[in-house]
Amino acid sequence: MAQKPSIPKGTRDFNPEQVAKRNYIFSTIKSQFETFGFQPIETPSFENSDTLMGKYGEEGDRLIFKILNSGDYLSKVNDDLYAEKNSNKITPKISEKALRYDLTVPFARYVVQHQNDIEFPFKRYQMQPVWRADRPQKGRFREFYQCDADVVGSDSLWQEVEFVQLYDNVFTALGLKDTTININNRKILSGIAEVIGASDKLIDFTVALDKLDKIGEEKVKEEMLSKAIPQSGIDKLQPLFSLAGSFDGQIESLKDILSTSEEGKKGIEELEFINNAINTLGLKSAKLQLDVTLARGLNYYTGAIFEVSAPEGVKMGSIGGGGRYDDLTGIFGLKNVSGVGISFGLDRIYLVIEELGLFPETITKSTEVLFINFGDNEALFSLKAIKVLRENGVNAELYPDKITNGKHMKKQMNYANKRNIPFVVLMGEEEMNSEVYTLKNMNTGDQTKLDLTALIKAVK
RNA sequence: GUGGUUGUAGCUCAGCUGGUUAGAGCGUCGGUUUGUGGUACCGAAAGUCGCCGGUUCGAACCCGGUCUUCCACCCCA
Repeated sequence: MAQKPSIPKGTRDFNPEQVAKRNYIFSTIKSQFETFGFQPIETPSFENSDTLMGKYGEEGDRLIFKILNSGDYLSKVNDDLYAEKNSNKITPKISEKALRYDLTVPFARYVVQHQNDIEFPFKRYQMQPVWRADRPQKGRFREFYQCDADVVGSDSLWQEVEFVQLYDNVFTALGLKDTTININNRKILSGIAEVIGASDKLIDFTVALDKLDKIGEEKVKEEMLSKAIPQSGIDKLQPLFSLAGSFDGQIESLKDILSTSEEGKKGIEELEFINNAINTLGLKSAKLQLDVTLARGLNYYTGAIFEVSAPEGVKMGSIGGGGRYDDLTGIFGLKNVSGVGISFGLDRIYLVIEELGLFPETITKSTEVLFINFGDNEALFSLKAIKVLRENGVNAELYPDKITNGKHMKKQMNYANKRNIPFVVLMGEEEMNSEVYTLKNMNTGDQTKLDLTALIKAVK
């Protein structure tokens, strides 16, 4: 055999069974999106580099796949720049396009570009692959699908409430019980930073706080100290570390801590609004939990922050996330348009459902009836019956190669067996002459001779 | 981007401190069975030991590089 072919790091092939399972997740999410009134759009796989660069922070820029210009791109780089060997400076000269890194920024671009044709508030959903030059791990790929739903052009908190319900509906429909929807608010994080005198170090502060679950209270304090957050401020955080329990209980503690911060108080108000509404409306199977350490996507979120973690016992990063961004389109020149949205990580959801064994068995439906091919005369006769079966909505097929010298019957039966085809029809010379079909049930091994009408009935 | 880990037949994996022709199970193909699959028995095919280079009389095994896998950071879905 020649050199075995391979695919790039972090990419995957999907076999028929995997595609069926993925489609099951896609269609479940899609139908929930549509139930909530979202409309689909699609955007190109790649965008102009300046649309994407700088939107995800320094870290994000590093992870964007850049596409080389066509033609003799190096000849257009001037000698001084080339001699400098600085990748960051040369990259913009030789690459003017890049693969989409998420669906939110291209959506913002779409909204700005088509603002005159869009009826606001605009509720769109989008399910497309995105690419990141990340180092792969479990549940972490370089090509993966995001399923996003966003609303732009409304700053109503009812949207946040609806998104919590949407999360709940999707995960309930997928059979993932007891997921936890963690919620926080950027204004609360800003408020806390303000109270402890670290407003200018908001990012360092939240990044450290976010690690509380992982590295513990002491390490978090150490990290904050090392980022030049004053000890006096860290001391004020003490009540925060002991925040636990109910949503309402945490809110009460936060009211104490944030009593001097206008922004913080606004954040508390928003959280209370959402929580009260959800309490009244109820959730099917998910749980809404306040998590003050939740600090994701700080580059553009301004209000609510969502993250859905995998069910207890499954080792997996978040399977969904989202939040409110007051001015996402501002970077493309359209001011004062508020947006809020959530995202589902299809590939991770797949892994979780697989690990928990929650895929329904019925989703990999394929051929229901296989006709054994005895020879050309019989094949033609069989195809007439197959045509009628198909018209009646039965998935039927003829084994393409005929039996020669009486051999290969076994091969055809085996084929049906391996593909889990439940019925086989034997249509040989004998049957053809008497116009009956021998139907074999592959599970029981029973055989019956039937006419076409009875055959259709039997396999339906 | 940092540190570690992994790669042997289609698949899952053995292979001792370097020593003849690299093994097993499953799968595949053929036969027992020329109109009957799953079970059983018999037999066969299938490997550049990820790739490139080095050390050695001799390398799947040791060394370097590279790609890939998984993991911890970073970050994230």
